[in-house]
Amino acid sequence: MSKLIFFLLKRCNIYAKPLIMSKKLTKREDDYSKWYNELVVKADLAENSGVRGCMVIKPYGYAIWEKMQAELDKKFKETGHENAYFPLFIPKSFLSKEAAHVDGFAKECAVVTHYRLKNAEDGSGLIVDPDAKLEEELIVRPTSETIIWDTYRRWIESYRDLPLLINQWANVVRWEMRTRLFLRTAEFLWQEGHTAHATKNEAVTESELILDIYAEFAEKYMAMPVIKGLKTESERFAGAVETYCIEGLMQDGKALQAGTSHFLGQNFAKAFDVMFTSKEGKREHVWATSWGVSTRLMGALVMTHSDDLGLVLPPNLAPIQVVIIPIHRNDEQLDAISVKVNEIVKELRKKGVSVKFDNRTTYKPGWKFAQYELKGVPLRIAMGPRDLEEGTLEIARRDTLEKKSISQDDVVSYVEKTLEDIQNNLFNKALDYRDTHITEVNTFEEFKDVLEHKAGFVSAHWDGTKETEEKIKDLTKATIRCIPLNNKIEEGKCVFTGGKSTQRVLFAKAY
RNA sequence: CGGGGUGUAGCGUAGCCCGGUUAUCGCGCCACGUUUGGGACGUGGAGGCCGCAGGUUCGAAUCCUGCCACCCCGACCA
Repeated sequence: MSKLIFFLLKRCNIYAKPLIMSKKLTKREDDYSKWYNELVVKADLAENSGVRGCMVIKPYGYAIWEKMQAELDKKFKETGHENAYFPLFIPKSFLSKEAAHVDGFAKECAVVTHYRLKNAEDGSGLIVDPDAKLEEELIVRPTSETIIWDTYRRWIESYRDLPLLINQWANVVRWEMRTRLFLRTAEFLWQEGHTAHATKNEAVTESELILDIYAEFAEKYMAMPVIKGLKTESERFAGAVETYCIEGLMQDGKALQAGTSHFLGQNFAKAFDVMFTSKEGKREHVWATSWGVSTRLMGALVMTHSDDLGLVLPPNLAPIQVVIIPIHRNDEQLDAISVKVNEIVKELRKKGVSVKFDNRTTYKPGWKFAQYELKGVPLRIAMGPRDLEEGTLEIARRDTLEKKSISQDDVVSYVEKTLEDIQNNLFNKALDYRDTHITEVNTFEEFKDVLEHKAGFVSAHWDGTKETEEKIKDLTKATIRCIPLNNKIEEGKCVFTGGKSTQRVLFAKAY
């Protein structure tokens, strides 16, 4: 009987399946990956474009990126770096000058071969003009070391020209086989610093300085705890002598490389013949670093804090820190509320708080509440006729979802204090998750068990060989994320081969 | 590049196996009215080269062939 009814309902298409579909987000525990994709789109951060693997970053998402940029840019400049801009195109021959570098990037380069289109003679439309073939193909930069070092050759003559501390904000293209919004796109935005130094020490110090800047930014602004460490040889940047990194841990227990800073030794100086005359009058190759963070940080931000209701943004990066929503029955009420709200807005702005008064009458309060939760606005104020009478307002935290009625007189100090609280709370929550997800193991059984049932970082001894690293990766999909910088030296046996080891390293499955 | 899948309105979809009136439903959109302290309701309306190109047929969203695009899983990667 019920089968028959269902059949009839189905026939008539009145069975109510997707009713809620458009509103509710997939839950993290149901499908973390799907949750992430939906969230990025629904919160208006970015969307897929008509170009394979390339995204459109929408205004709200771009506003967050701009805040990241502003803060990082400030830190770079405070430490003596200047911005410049180098070409998008790199002659193919440049790329091949540093052997390891080519190996690393050759497989994922977009190549420009022609410079003109024309109408096909058979009228079938636009075609590439075969007569307009480039003498030398151009690579769309996957990173700019080569073009920059080719330039530095002309800029550097003497120790007086050093150090050369340059950063550029740019887009790069890496033809990835599988892409995901922010985490891995064929084109992405980033900054890349490229510095030249007279001594090895100075260059190493530079790499470490930048790593500290990245770590501090991640923790203070993104509220994302990171582990500073060194990459193993096989995970190292193509062409680097040493790669420093910061590694974050996402809510699903997978690690994410959030930034890298490379000590390049003299590899690029030698490949591009960049020499300087020292104080002592000797000709020497310069020492180099390069370092970068990308729009991938946006993905990290989303995956570190957000929940099943939507985005959760740390106040230090939220484009809107406070949203004010009026509740009213008619225009007179809205006018009365607006008068009070505008005073509050003014005072908050004076304190540098970014606040939005959403007085649109085309949406209802409930809809707005849900919307700003989805967008992760840290604080929401609601004010209605009742509040107006009593001199109060309702204020809600996005991180704890806690609602409170406070006096209008206290709003500025409350907002300032609470934004700070939220920033700290988000960091501490993430830190707690991270710290409880670093598991020390001493046998390979434990190793696999933790990866499978708990996830997160696995701290284990390793014999230091590429072969072991490779085998562990094949068997478990976990890679060595880093050798932490502050590691304690401790005798031990490799978790896989039993070989000698002097310190533990961090393994994890990674994005 | 290997394996799997999907293309129907802005989005999510039904119909396809078994070809046949005007292509279904929900969300969203537009208008008007009532509403507004947690995703409103009613009435009316607009919106479709059914991925593209061929073929079969009196007739194709539906069957056949080719192509294209996208998604998921692997290998690669920030």
